[in-house]
Amino acid sequence: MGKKNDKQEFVAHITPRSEDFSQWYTDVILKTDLVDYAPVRGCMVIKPYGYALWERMQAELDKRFKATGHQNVAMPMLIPESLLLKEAEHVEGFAPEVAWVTQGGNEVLPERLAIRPTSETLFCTMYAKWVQSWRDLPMKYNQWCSVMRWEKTTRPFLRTSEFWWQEGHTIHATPEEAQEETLQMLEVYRDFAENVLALPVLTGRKTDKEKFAGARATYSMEAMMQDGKALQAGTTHNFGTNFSEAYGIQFLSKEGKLEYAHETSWGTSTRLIGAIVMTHGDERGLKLPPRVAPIQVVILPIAMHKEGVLERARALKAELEAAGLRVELDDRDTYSAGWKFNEWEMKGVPVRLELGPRDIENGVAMSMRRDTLEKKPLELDGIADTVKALLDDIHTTMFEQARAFRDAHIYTATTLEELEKGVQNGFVKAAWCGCRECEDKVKELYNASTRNMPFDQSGMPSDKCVVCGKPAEKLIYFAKAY
RNA sequence: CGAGGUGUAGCGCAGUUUGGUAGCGCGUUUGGUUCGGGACCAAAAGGUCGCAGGUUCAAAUCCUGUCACCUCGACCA
Repeated sequence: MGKKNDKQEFVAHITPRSEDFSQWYTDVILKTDLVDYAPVRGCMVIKPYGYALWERMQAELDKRFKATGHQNVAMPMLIPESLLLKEAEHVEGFAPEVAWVTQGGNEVLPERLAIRPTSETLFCTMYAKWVQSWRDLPMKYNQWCSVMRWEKTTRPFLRTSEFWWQEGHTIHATPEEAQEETLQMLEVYRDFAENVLALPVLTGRKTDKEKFAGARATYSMEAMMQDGKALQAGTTHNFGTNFSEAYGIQFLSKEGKLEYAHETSWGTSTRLIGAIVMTHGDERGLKLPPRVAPIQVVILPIAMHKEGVLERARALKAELEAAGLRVELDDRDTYSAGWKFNEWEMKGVPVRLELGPRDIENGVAMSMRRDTLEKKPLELDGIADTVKALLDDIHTTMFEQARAFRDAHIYTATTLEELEKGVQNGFVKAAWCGCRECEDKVKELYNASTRNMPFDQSGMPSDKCVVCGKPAEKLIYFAKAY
């Protein structure tokens, strides 16, 4: 009693989202134990709760990669400088952010080694060795690893010097097949983002200015954070024969002709964890999508010193686990029920089940869903199925809520003034002439960039470019981006 | 990397202007009472004041450098 201020203090440790979005984000990821800062410039330590989330994401993605015919491999972390230099555009793009190893033991190395910022150069070198004939194609490999980019400004998950990701690299006999692969993997990413992470994304093609260094075409999925800024959540690239020409990946075709292979690559990273936080989180903290939440259901025994409560709670846990759910039984007696409620809400567990003597007597458990905070008693009889359905509903509700937010923050602009206003709060959908100068101008004036050009180009708001007024070529999204 | 701000116990902060024995709340530990929305009582532990130099009889406080975080730019998944 008389501790009202203390009660508020715990929640107040998270800066209100409405007050300072950046600080809210930092508070949430630190206080929910997803991550900590490392004693290395710009690097993060992913803690058990955060890593469990990443493992769930990996499992879901990996399953989809395998289902589309890809195999995992492991490449070295170091790239000899001479190898990195072979594709000019690629080097130019990555050179400013490469970290170098110059010494081994006590000896200075004759050739310095780059710590991989991405592994196109290694994959291409190996593909050149492995591919001889059209019968060897396609080769569709992926690796899970970390890469290092010496970034100027870093933020946990969104941009760190070292980050964990997957990079798929494939080579194909024909341009059609490479293009099909590029679009297929973008679709795999979209499906994963929307149906697993509950993140609505806009897919489309990047402009030449924004495409990957060395790519002929880059496609992306773009998500909107709750401050209206865009987060590039995944990219796929079609390199054509750019890299195979530089690295000599040639094969004998069916017709006996020596041809260059067509290459693609695609990647998603731990940045997606940041996207989950910034898309779904609220004033209480995290809100984790049920399909990747490390803990889907937390059981809180109430008055657990009373006879039979803990036993019944354990049986409930076993029953739910047997049904394939990820369950935590919080039987810590050091904290009050109310304290635990708040902690698990902050950590974003989708469903809480309270089980006390009264519930047991009535044959129910009191449920609370994190997305809407709605409480409802659930019959213990057949509860596993009920909870599964509830988790599915939470997923759908979270996705719909995020999509409604996004759609409400997409503005159509036909003038620069409208564009300026729009990118303060969200994305701007506009007609664009296709020239680099107009992109640069928007960047310079409003610090916003082009995100991508949707595949469905219908519904152009104007036949004139929003920037220069010349005839419009493309429907495109502009936004400030992370 | 440029401009501005912050850094004192695990967390949140006071103390810095005007140099003079390191403080508060929460948390933690131990014992007890509690337990359906952030419990209570009692006792205890915990800090080379981000780090490195310097000035001084004396530095959390003044000076220089450096690191990290936040905001705004330039660069990027």
